[in-house]
Amino acid sequence: MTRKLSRSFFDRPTLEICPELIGKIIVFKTHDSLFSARIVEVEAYVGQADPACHAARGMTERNQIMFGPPGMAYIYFIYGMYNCLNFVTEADGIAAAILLRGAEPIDGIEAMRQRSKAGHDWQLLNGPGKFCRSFGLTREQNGLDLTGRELYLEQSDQPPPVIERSPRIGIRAGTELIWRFFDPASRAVSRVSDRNKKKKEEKTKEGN
DNA sequence: TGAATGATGCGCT
DNA sequence: GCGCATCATTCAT
Repeated sequence: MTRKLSRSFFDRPTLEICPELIGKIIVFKTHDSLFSARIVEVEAYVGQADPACHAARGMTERNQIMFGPPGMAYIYFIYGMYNCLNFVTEADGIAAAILLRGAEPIDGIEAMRQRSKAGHDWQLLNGPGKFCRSFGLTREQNGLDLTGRELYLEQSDQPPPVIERSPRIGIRAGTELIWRFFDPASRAVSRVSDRNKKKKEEKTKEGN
C-alpha cells in the first residue's frame, strides 16, 4: 500500500484540502535524522484576491513558489528569526498555499527537544515558527518537492478527527474569512488570543 | 492570567 | 523606512 500523498492531492481547491490535512502525517528525512508529526492546525491563503496572501500584490522573488505547481514547499522567513512552512496548492499559475501552524511530534522528539526549550513535548510544534525550528526547516528547503523522498505527507492509520474552523491568526486583513482549520482535541493547536491585535488596531486608529 | 514588549532581518513601497 | 502568516519574556492586575 502506498501511504504517501501524491501531487494530485494538492492539485485541488485549497479549502477542500485543508480539513483533509488535519490528522495527516508530515515526514522530513535527512541523511542522519528522521522527523515526523501529526498535523493538527492549518490555514488557507488563496490567490491574489485574498488580502492576507503573500501573492496579493503579484508575483515577486519571494512568493514565486506559490505561483508554481502544487505539492511544493513554500518556506518564508519572518520577524527576523522564524521560518514558516506552507504546502503549495492548486494548478500551476494559481497562487495558493496552506500554512502549517501546529502538529504533534512523533519521530525525532529528542532532537526537537534540543532545538527548543519547550517544557512539554506538545509545545515543540504548536506554532508555525516553532514547527520549523524543531524540524530544522529553513529557507534552504524552500521549493522542495512535498512528494519527494526527503519531505512528504502520508495517510494516518487513525480515523479523521472532528475539525473546527476559525478566523486566521496574526493577520490584519482578511480576518472575516474562516480559513483556519484545527483539531480541537489536540493540545498542539497554537493558542493565540487575537485581542492583542484588536487593541493595536484601535491604537493605530487613534494615532491617525 | 492576560496584556505589552523586545528580539531581529528581510521584502517591498 | 515600515511592517510582518511569531515567540518568549516581562509587566500589570
